[in-house]
Amino acid sequence: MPTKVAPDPSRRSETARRAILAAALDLVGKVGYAKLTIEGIAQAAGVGKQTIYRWWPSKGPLFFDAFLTLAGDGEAAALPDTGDLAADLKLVLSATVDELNDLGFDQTMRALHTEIVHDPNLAADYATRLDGPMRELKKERLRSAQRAGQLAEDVDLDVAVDLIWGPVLNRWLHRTAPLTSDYACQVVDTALRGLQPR
Amino acid sequence: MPTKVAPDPSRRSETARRAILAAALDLVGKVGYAKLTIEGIAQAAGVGKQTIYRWWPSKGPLFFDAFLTLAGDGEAAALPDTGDLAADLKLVLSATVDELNDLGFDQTMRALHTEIVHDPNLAADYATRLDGPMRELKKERLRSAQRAGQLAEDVDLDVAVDLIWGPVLNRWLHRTAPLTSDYACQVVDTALRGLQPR
Amino acid sequence: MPTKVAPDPSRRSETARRAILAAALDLVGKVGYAKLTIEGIAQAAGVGKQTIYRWWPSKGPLFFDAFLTLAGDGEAAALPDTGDLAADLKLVLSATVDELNDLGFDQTMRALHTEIVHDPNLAADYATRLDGPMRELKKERLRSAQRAGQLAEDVDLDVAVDLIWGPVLNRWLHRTAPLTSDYACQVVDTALRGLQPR
Amino acid sequence: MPTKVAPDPSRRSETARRAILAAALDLVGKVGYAKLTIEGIAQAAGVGKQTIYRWWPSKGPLFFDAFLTLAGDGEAAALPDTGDLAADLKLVLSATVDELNDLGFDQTMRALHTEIVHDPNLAADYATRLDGPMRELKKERLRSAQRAGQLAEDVDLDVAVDLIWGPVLNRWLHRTAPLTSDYACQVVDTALRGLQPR
DNA sequence: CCGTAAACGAGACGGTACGTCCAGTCTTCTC
DNA sequence: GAGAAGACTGGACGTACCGTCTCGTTTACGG
Repeated sequence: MPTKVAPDPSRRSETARRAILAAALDLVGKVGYAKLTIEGIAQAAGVGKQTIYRWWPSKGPLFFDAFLTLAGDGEAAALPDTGDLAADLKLVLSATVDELNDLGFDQTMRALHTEIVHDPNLAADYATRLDGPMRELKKERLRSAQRAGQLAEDVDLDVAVDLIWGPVLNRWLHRTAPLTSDYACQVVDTALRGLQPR
Repeated sequence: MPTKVAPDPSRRSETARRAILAAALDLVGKVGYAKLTIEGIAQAAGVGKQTIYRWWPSKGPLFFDAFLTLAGDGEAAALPDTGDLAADLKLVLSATVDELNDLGFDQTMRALHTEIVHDPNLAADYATRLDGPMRELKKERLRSAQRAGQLAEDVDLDVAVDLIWGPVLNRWLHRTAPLTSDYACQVVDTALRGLQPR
Repeated sequence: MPTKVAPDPSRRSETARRAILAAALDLVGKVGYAKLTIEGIAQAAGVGKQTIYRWWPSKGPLFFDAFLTLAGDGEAAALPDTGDLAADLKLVLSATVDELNDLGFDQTMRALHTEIVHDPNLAADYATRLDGPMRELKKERLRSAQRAGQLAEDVDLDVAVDLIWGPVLNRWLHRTAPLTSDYACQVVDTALRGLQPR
Repeated sequence: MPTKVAPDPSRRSETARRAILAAALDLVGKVGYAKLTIEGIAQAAGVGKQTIYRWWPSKGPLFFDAFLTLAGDGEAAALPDTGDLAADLKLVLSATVDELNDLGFDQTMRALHTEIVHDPNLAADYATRLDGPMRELKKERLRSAQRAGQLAEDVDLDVAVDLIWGPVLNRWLHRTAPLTSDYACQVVDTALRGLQPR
């Protein structure tokens, strides 16, 4: 006996859907995630609140959806492969650092991160839709490096990816110290070379 | 012309302070951080709301304070140093993994993490009061390893710490995959050896 | 340039119409007039909301229509005429009192009354379709009494009707005191005899 | 185990209370009772909605309270007593007719009436606070008439009051016909003389 | 030892947003 | 083309907390 009947997606208004997602993303940039409200989104999108509640359970998944739909599409660019693994990684990681230092992007990404951290469902969704594909590209570049003899054969590529990108993400999140390209390069070098003496 | 006079800390009721901090920490475990409210804390602590607002600006710093005061005391234990760096790191990191897999601790830590991520002031406070001392202990162990010839002399110890602890924290936060001791050990081995072939 | 074209009554579905009226009357008895909603009626009648809005402007007239159509038909019974005016009036008025004391009927009648009070159009409709015919029957009985010499020749029959039925209606509406047959009889006696000493 | 604790009336803000009552009465005159909303009242009174809900359960009792408090005070004037009962009653009833024909007052009174009709608690309250005292004044005038030999000794005064005022109220409510002073006079004459021939 | 000033508990206040319900309109698909 | 179904904008509902603001009531210090 379901109390709440699921709405029929085939009748869904695409206009309203896009207006809502766009308004959500727009407002996060303007007022920040903490002050983002369903009411505000509805108003900005010219939509009744019920239309939001009909399709999303709450602010988190809505924002998440907005991000993935509007910001996440067409992310399929492969990592550069010049033959020099260290240089390529430094380039990519520096670009990431620059993005994260952009104030608008920073705010949006922190909001996204928080939702992921608190909602396992969103985390799974994120893993499938964004992190998974990105990680595959990263691993592809590392596999290429293995073929070129620049990466040990027996390294677990997931661990390798974590080793390179993890520290940067953490420094960004916790603001332990300023997040710079230099730091990114240091991480790459250290990860590649290892901590032990050689 | 200050409209708001600062309260006199010397007259502060220690009873009320501890009751508030205890109630805050207790409630986070019970209802989760999202449903933690000042009103709820006040009621649970048997305290007027004003008494909370007099001493803390908002929920975040209050919870942060509660965590540091009640959970963070007596953290001063040095890392084990058996002479085998890899083994010691694996031991410590596995213990961390176990803690993070504890449901109550997990929830509290995620709340703490979120506050840090969103409030630079708290991030600074956290760096000073918790992360700083811990990091110093970690670096101390690494310095010892350098003296023992188990760690390259020219490695930046901050980067080293990030390389070892960062991946574990990230996997915990994003739930990319189950967080296990095995993973922790893999990270330690890979970080020490480096990604390049030797 | 009328935006809204009137629907063609000849194509109207009699099935839907009756289902709607029946559902409306049924629901009033179940949930009360205040909680009666167009949406609820549509659902109970197995009818689209638009079908209701096509034929009725709002809840009030719809309910009014429902009442007149389903409860008001066949009201054409003349008042008893045994030759004893007082006895006949007491009989009729006591019956009315009993009806009004019936809980279901009471609720429905109060709803009807409220609509009439607030909407002059409905009041006119009511006067034409229900109150008018009823009043005519009452006056007919009074005219008969005049012919029998039981009622003064120069009495305005409308005023007479008001004098007899008005007090009962008011006591019912305002619940000044319990509505009983005794009261009805007292009203009849007093109205017939007059307030002045004789 | 009461879920909802009663608020402490001694801490109640008299300012807010009066602002709310005034706003309610004011808005009824402006937008009508049907479009009177708690939200509107709160806004007009410069008050939080909770402050309304803290002290009144819903729109009905609030409006009722507003009417009694602001319009009902100082109603203690006795009915005129010139010695001529019929004349005095006609005067009073004509004044009532005039009031009821005033558009603003009409709307407010209909709203009040509806609330009384639908809520027995309000009916009781009304009987105690407004109708009771008024009725007592009316009966006092009638008693005086009895002493003067203008009213039969054995007439039930409550019934007498109903006989005189009831018809006017009904005609006003149902708009059976225009409500005029003439009608009021007719009612008085007929009630006094009685319907029977003399 | 007592007056007094600050912190305290309690909780009412003006607000904001919540999530729900329903009004009345619009759209789509069926009979 | 009327009707069923139901998604849409809009707006009020009643609730939960926010952060501010009195209230009396302790509490502890200085005269």
